[in-house]
Amino acid sequence: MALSTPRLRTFEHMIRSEQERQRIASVDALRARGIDPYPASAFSVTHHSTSLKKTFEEDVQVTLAGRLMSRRIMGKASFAELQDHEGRIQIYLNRDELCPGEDKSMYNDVFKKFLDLGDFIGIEGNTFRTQVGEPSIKVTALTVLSKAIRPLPDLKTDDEGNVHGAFTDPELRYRQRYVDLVVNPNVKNTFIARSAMIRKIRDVFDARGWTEVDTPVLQSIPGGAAARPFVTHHNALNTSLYLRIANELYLKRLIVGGFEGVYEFSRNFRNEGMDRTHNPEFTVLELYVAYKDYHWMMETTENLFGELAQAVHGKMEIPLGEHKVNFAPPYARVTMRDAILEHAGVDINDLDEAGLRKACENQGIETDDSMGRGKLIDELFGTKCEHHYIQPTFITDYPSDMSPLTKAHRDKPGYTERFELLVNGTEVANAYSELNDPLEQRARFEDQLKLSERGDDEAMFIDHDFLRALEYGMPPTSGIGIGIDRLVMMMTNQTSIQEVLFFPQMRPESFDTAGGDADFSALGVPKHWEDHLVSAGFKSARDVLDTKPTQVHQRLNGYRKKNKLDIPALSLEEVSAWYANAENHTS
RNA sequence: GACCUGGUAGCUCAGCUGGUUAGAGCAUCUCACUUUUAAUGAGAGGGUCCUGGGUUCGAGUCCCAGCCGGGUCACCA
Repeated sequence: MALSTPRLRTFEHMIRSEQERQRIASVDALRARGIDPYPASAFSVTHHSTSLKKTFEEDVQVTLAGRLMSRRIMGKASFAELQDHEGRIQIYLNRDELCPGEDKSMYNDVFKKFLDLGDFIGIEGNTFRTQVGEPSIKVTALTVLSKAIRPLPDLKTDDEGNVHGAFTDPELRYRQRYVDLVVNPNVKNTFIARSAMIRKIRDVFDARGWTEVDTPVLQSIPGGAAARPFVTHHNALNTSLYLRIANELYLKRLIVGGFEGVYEFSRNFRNEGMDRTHNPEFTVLELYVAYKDYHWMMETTENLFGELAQAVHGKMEIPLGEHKVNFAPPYARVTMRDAILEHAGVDINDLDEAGLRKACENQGIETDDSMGRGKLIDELFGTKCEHHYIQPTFITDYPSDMSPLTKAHRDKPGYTERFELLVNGTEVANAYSELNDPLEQRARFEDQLKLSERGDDEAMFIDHDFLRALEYGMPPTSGIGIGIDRLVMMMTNQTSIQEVLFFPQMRPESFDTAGGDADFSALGVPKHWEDHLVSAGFKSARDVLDTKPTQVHQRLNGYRKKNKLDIPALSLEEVSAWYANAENHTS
């Protein structure tokens, strides 16, 4: 329930399809018979569909609730399917068993006429098997729980498992995810897997004594990553705030404060392009553990991913597109230098910035003056190497100027203790031995500032409070960020991020609510005609006045006849009077 | 942001070089039918062909602009 209720608007004038009008008429018909189409009382169930079918025994009394999803009516008996959160089960309705007395209206009218596919019903009955052996429930009592006035996309699955009339349009599926979830059962499974993965991560981390924390989403300095932020404004402080692009710097502050293991499922926001691997808001799991280094973090990560694959699939090797990916640890560890040497034939150790720029150009990579050494290496790796790593692989030891928050490598000057985990050619995790030398961190931020002055609009901001925190001392720490959405994609064999987010970002939909504001009072249109004017295509008084009276007259009476409206026909005089009324009204 | 591609009934989709009243399957409505399962048989209704301009005797179809998707690329995770 929302805390504040927006101004109520009525949409009585909304244009309805024929099927919607029929369903609304059924709502009224139910009420006329004393049946509340939206009853208030709870309905308790004893069973759910799939689990009941799994342990099926005949002649058990059961109560279930769900949506009516298909109906096969054969005179005095019908088969139907009830869908609950587990799946579907067949129900059998026999007129004389549902209505043992004289009154057969529960079957003849309520079930056959006033119920529609998509309605929520509750049933009570006994289990049995049909002649063909289908586990079914013979219904002895039927309760209307909620009437649907919009028809669901109807789809049917035949014996071979082919789906007919599938609801496949991505736009409709993402905008109306509720419909997608009702009619496409696999969609639900993806999100159940997502939930299972997140639960598993919590279990594993909590068992190790790490603390789940919450840190600010609204930040005055968007730190911890290189990305363009969303900006918003706080009225009371009269200051700009940014939606976080990362939570890294806050989690490190908590390590400074004495926590030895903290993690957060961080919803991050980046004001950048959208495509099938990018949504403006996305979830990163960040974990920071004190007294650890990146070698330890690699082991922790491969063990976690193995457990996740096990939790979701019950095995380590899972299908992903045209490949099979094996999440069983240990994973290959390849240094960035070796990766580039292997796939681009260039030894980055031998090259300075100018040499790298030349190497990039030789490989057909466009460069510009704003790109420093780190950026050039990143380009080289991104275009030449990344896509080769299908099986989980740790790419280690990144050059220091592309890793401003990472500790310098213990024995390779110019490199840092950092790794990214690649799966299926895509980065899913990024981890460091965290830089805890406050003076070096300050120097690295200043280097970023120089990059920014060269025109790199992704260079990081300097967060002075974070530097102050480091100056109080941070223990050696290893941290990791895992892209949860991408991880879910990989674990559920999905190729687009929109498939693992319930409500991916879409351009706002515009609703034609002109009818909701229609006001024909100035014309003196009779109340019982107002809705029909809108349905007949007149969305405002202006629409009427812009049309000739004779035409309005004919269109409305035509509409009345077509829809068999139980109201008197309009005379031309009546309609002409509306124009005169409008004139008097304005003058 | 660039390029390619699409928008026709509640859903999935046909609709040719522009030409009578825009079609199909499922869904809906009416009738028949007591163990069906993509139930079946007979009949009926249902459309702002995304929006707005233009060309034309005539536009779902051609042209222009716009709106909303999808794909590829750029940027990024």
